[in-house]
Amino acid sequence: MTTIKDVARVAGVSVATVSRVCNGSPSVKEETRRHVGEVASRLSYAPHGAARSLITSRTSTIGVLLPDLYGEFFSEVIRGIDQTAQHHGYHLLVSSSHDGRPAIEGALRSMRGRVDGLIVMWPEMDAEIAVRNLPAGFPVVLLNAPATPDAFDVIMIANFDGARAMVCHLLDLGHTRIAIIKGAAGNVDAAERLRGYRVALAEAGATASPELEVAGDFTEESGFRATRELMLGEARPSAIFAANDAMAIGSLSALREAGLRVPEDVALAGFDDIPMARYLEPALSSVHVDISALGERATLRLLAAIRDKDGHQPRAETLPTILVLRRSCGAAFPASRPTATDSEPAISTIPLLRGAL
Amino acid sequence: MTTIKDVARVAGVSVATVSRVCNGSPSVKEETRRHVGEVASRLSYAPHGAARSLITSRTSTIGVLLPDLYGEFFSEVIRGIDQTAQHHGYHLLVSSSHDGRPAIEGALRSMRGRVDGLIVMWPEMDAEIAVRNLPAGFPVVLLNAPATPDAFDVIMIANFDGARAMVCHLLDLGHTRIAIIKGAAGNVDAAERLRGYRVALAEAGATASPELEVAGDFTEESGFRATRELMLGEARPSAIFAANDAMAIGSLSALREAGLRVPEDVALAGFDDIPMARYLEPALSSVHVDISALGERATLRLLAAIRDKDGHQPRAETLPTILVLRRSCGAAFPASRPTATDSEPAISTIPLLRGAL
DNA sequence: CGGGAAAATGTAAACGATTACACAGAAACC
DNA sequence: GGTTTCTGTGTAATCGTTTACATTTTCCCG
Repeated sequence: MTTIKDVARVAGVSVATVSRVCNGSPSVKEETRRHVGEVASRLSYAPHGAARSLITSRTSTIGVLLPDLYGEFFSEVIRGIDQTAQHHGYHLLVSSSHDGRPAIEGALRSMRGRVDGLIVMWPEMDAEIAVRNLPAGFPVVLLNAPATPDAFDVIMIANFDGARAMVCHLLDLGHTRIAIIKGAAGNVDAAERLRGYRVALAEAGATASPELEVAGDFTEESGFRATRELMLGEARPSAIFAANDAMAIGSLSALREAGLRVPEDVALAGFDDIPMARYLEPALSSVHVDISALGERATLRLLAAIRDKDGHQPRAETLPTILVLRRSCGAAFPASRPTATDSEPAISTIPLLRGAL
Repeated sequence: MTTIKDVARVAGVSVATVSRVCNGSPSVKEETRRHVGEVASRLSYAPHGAARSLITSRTSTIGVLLPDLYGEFFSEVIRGIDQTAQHHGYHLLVSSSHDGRPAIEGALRSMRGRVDGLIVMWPEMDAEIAVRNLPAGFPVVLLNAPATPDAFDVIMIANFDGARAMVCHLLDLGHTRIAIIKGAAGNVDAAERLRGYRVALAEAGATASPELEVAGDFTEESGFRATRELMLGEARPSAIFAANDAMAIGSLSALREAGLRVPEDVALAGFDDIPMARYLEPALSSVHVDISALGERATLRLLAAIRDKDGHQPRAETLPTILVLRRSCGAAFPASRPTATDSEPAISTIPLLRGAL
């Protein structure tokens, strides 16, 4: 492995000059620059990242801490982060699948000296504590984290608004018995979506009854089980709102198995609007979240914090959601069929989209 | 940011002792160990990664170079890699979306000194050249790369076998005019799948006719366009084999738009068996690839190479595929309906699965 | 109590880069 | 021609660790 010394020796100059050439310092004679450059590429020299960042104390890398990498949600977040980071000359150091605080803290400390900043996604309620004892002033952006009294930058999804809008829509369609399949316990997104559901009901004068709120954990299978449970209950709901699409998919299977038609017998709606939603039969109504935009926003915010380490003011941003109505909720419009041209719904300020998406 | 010196000063010992405590060296008095450990955690000290890897020349990080992060395929690969790496105490440094050789080479050199080894996925035919001028002996595993005369470790998918098996199956069903929607030009996977298609036809005594081989680029939209083109031609195919599932989805839309029923009027099959395939209407027959296993294998291979830097013998591995028959290809079996219990098809040596998956 | 072995700790040289500062030679000025 | 000013280049300190080696402390035994 060739080092800067090798290049210096072969080129017959000092290491300082080689360094200057590599970093495009203006105070190098054109002739020297050419010569050194030649030698460097002949020896296929590449500066040693660790050595460089040790002295410059910049790594051009941002760390990403995720609960998991499974499913379309996380991969989309990563994509959004990566694209933005890439574009600004940053790498991504990814770390996922940690269970519990000690694991998170371990991951956090192992990133010391390897990253310039962190994007942490940890929707568990107690995650923020782990982040607290990071060195003060270390750039961090939280994703979907519990409300943090402006100590950190936070990017959130409009979980509450989205859920409320969807339930309102179901109410408008005339449903009175609307069930919810809840998300994982202790998860912020889940809690907010539940709150949206309850408020929507309350606003309509309906009272939330406990037997209409069944537990789930964001997995397809939990949606399946929850729906079975609901259907065994005495007062069947006429509509089901699943706290995410994966559970809605499970729910759909359970409904089919029970011989119930969607939306004629039971209306169904999800949350997230993963790409698969449009391809289900019937196409799934959902609350669209521009997930990769979530990653992008977080990255931009983090880069800003890295650049302006002192003057940076933490703030909370909320990413709006869009109600996407398809057949499964029973809204009155012709059966939608996916076409190859509508690759992805456009993000806009329009809060409601119907049909072909 | 506290350094090892701070800890040493506060604890009243030398930096060497602190270092020994941190790395669990046996030659430290129990009392000292406790005391230093206490101070360290009180000051919330974490070793500086760059400094450490500069001297130890190990980074506990593996670099991953991908063409893109979009779609279920890549996110699954990453997941497979991450889980395995995580499990062995390694981090992931991800870099994607580079166009052309200069960009790849830039990405490669920028990883010098940051990673212990590389997993490179670059199905373009000329990618291997870029990897060639890495420092000799640097651990690299190639994913889906063009055949490399055992200079590198390579993990491949059984593209040829899978495609041939699928086309054979279509032939068995009685189809004589089978079209293929080809993958991106210059892509190894695409080339191999095409070869499998041609060989299957040849073996059946059928001659491949050029108008049945239409261009595509692995995107949903290209599948849509390609199918339109096919249906406008004079001799319509009775079956379409798309070189990946995304294109099959596009194809399905085009067929619907043309008022053709699948599989009654036209049989359809894809490749990859992405999760969405089972949820299409009709469920899509496909060639299943255990994508995350691909990542896992690559990682294990890389870790082996890292451990045994000198003795390591490069080798090529091929990951088998499984034929998954669902409704879209018209095989005779009852209409499948996804249930919540078959979350993912089990990998087995059984080369053919029918039905409910 | 002295001395040698063993155990525990300290000292200092790496690792590979960047960069403030010193310094040499050339050009510019009076 | 001698000082001054530039322009390039070299010297050496520095970043935060690890670790070979030197040194000190502890312990045991005669």
